[in-house]
Amino acid sequence: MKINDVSKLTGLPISTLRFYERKNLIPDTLVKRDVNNYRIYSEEVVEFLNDLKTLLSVDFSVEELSLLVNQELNLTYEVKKKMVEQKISEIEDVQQQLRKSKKFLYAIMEGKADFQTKC
Amino acid sequence: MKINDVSKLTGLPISTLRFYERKNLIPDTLVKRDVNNYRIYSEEVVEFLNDLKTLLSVDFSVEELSLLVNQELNLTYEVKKKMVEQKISEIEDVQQQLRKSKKFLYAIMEGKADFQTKC
DNA sequence: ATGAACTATGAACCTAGGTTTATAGCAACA
DNA sequence: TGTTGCTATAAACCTAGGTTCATAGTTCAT
Repeated sequence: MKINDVSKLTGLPISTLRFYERKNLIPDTLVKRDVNNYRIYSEEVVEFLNDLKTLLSVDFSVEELSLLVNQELNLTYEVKKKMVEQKISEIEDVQQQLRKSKKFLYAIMEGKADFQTKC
Repeated sequence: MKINDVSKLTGLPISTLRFYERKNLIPDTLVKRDVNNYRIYSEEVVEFLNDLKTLLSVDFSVEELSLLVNQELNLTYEVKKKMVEQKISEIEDVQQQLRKSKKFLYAIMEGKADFQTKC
């Protein structure tokens, strides 16, 4: 698969695919180079990028995720596990915030919050 | 109350308070000027800013929120309500993403996901 | 009444996460 | 064989959300 195919299958712009690679977000096992230097992606990259998208969209930063993905850093499973646990707890904080926000927004709509009157 | 008091009570840096004001995030009713041109905040601003923090932390952008807050725009209640409804539905999308991410992260930790093997 | 601490403003600066541009090497098809 | 299209890289650019800096006026404590 060439970069344009991957872009179409994942919905990620070509520029973003190159950017992610530069940031070490894409394991070497998933992208090689052809003789003409074109990127050749394995089929699995699509699922991988979809997982990546989910994680990046709400919680992980590019840098954090690259720590998990980049093999050259040689982080142990224990270290990675700690990172993941940490991240799960961060996600739970965000979920808490979201519940608060929703409650607040509902209250605004029902005219129960005084946000309206202040605005 | 002066800016330093508000900063301490909300945890927001002074620079951020001035920044939010510049972005029309703080209604005129909550902050006036003294004869020396110092900002004088009403007590209610603390609760207001805490609500703001919650909303900004996870879903609203500064610009979106200023649309809701800025009175000079004179948006009708109907329009604001639409925005809030829209935002609630966006929050629900994010909640969905978060649930997906958490599931994925748990799977990684239990060695069930092949994210590990790819990394 | 003077030095330290607080406040004000505008402008420059910063980071993350990309996107755009300039330039050049392959490819595919009539 | 040329022209249209895909790919490559490095570097410049962009936006959001702040933060820092330079400069200047105010206030408080001693």
